[in-house]
Amino acid sequence: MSKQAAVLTLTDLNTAQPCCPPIAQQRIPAETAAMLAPAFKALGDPVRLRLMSMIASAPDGEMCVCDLTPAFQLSGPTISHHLKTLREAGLVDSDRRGTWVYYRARPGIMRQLAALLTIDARSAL
Amino acid sequence: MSKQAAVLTLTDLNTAQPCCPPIAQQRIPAETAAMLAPAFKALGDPVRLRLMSMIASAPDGEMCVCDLTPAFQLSGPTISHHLKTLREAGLVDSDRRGTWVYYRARPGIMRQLAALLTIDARSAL
DNA sequence: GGACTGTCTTGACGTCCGTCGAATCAAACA
DNA sequence: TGTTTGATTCGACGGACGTCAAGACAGTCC
Repeated sequence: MSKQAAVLTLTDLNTAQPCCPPIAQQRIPAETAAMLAPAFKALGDPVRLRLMSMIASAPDGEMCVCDLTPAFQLSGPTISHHLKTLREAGLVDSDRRGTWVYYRARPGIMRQLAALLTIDARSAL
Repeated sequence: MSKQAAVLTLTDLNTAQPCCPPIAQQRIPAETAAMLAPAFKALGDPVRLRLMSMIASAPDGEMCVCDLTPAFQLSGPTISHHLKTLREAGLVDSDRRGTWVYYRARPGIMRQLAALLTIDARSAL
């Protein structure tokens, strides 16, 4: 299926402007849902959520795999697999420098997701 | 259920105050990650994301399953299954009134998740 | 070049997930 | 009471996911 108007991927969304109105404000179209769901899915695993938090909260904005791995009781390949998932979901970027590989967050994407979940103040609790 | 330091579930989080600082501000503890990941996981399916959006954006705050189902090319049981997943993730509440079952969003939870993904303005793009 | 260290890929295994049809439950109505 | 309509549960199937051990690859240092 060659699709012109090609399917947008999350990687295209690392911008400052929100791509879409909050889901509580207007029904999300099927195509948009298909584009955004993988990002939430990637965050839907405790290990990846912690990885994402460690990377995003790193003082200098990036973290070495060698510092990430020891924080979990999991094998190296497993951590690497989770990082790949986060990368393919567009949530992080990786960057090899010498022996080590560094990961950094893509704040634009996180902002997109946060904006999507935003709710008006008027809807009480 | 008597909750000593019991494992918190998302259902306990439908409050106005954020439960935790943004993940980009401070490392999320393993227990917190385990508590929050299921909510992201539930949003990690295109069908459920659309269901959530339809429910959350409904003018009167709730939607009948009978109006939800025809919007998808999926069987009734499948939609019911997805709604159950959203319910168990603490994202929606259901409520039977006569013949029909209505679902409504739990805005407190959505706010928690949005707050979690918030990023400082200073982190450029 | 050769050995070593750190990371990723591959292949495999068991489990979980999305989907459906059939059966069941709940409420309304004849 | 029996029937009808709406929603959920059950059982099953194929595919995707999380994990690991083993191997491959990239850089560094001797």
